[in-house]
Amino acid sequence: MKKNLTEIQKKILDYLIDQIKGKGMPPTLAEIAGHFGYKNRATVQQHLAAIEKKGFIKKNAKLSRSIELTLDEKFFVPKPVLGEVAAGNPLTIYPDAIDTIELPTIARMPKDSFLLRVKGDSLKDAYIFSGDIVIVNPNLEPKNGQIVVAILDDAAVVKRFYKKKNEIELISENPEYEPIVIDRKYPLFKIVGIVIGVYRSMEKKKAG
Amino acid sequence: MKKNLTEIQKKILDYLIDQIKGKGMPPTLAEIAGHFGYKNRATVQQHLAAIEKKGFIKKNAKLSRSIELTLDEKFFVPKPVLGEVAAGNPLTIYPDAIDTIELPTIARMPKDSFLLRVKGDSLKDAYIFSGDIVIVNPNLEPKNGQIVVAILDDAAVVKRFYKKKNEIELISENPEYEPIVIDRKYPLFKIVGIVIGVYRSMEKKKAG
DNA sequence: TATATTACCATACAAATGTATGGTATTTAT
DNA sequence: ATAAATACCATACATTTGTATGGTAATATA
Repeated sequence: MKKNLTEIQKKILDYLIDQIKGKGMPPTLAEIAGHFGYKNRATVQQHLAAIEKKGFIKKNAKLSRSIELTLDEKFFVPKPVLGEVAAGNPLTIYPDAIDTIELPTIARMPKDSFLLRVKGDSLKDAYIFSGDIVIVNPNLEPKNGQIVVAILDDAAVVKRFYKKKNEIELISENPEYEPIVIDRKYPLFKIVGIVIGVYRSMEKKKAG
Repeated sequence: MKKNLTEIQKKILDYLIDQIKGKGMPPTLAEIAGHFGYKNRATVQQHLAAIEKKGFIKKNAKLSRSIELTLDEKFFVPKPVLGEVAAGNPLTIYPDAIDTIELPTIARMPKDSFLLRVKGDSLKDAYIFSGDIVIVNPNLEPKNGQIVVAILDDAAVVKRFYKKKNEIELISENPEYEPIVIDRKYPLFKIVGIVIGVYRSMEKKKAG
């Protein structure tokens, strides 16, 4: 029964998603009104009623901030934001050359650690699969053999890390991908963080 | 400066984490009071002040539901691992916790769910490997194709579940292991719970 | 013993919050 | 042309919410 949202309703829903996923909680009517420059909450109230009627959110009467998303993907923001800088996020990821990962949209993990959702199969031999969520800590020094997230020439990769005398080698677990060798002084290379954990939810559909 | 929480404070923090991660937003003082049976909000108010003073949360004054987790290391919460479960050969579950792991707070731990460490490789084709931690929810009805933990003849197994007319079939993803077929009325068979998530820490050595 | 911490209770209050109602103007469908 | 939906405004009001203050009792700490 989901009708189409109007442009404004879409913007409000986007804002709701952004707040819920980014800030961790839904906004109040007053906060929404403030964000969009409305002079009173009744306007927001009516927009939310319209959005709810169209089936995109659900409101629990009388409770503050009681806006629930009825979207399928509760964990990840559905809109593709690849190539954009997520607000407050230390990581810029570009759409090309990402054989491995997708922009972290859950995260805003406390202090520095963040999450990436893995896309693609280049890590399958490391037992990390498309759809898995990897937990990345940017405050650790990479050791040989660890799996790191790195930015190389404006692209993000997830590879196993090996430090040599003058170079750094990034190795895919999947032999289909060639190892990448980078001079240690190459300016367009930067370690973003180290993968310290993998999490996979089985509650929704699961891959293969 | 982080002191230790008291038992009650710990329970409240757990509840906060549960609500924030599970429900998507922090509870109000009234909701917390309701959950713990307090007759007024001031009690909660004081507990939260204590928890904040000890550095585990942060409150933004005057805003509703403005409880933020500060958890650097609470990004991970210690949870007990209740036993080992063999995916291949049946193996007994230990009565007491055998270990404690740092589970990321993104991992959903619904009420009453618990953790088991997987041993053996019969689930490797389901992308679950020896050493992985599985999150088990005992309060769900198993559906066909889901991975369940079950007790069969006093031993525990992790298998994919299929309900047939008169039998239940437990299938290993790994073809080396034969499917197990059980009569629905067989008394020594019991579903323990459904695997809703998998977590793997990469901080230690990893299994090849 | 004196003092701080913990763990509750009760009451009070301003501000925040959700909701209800009524209004105007524009656009879109019938 | 008429009705319905959209997009705002204003005002009013009962609750909810966070906070402040004061009190009691048990326990831990100095």
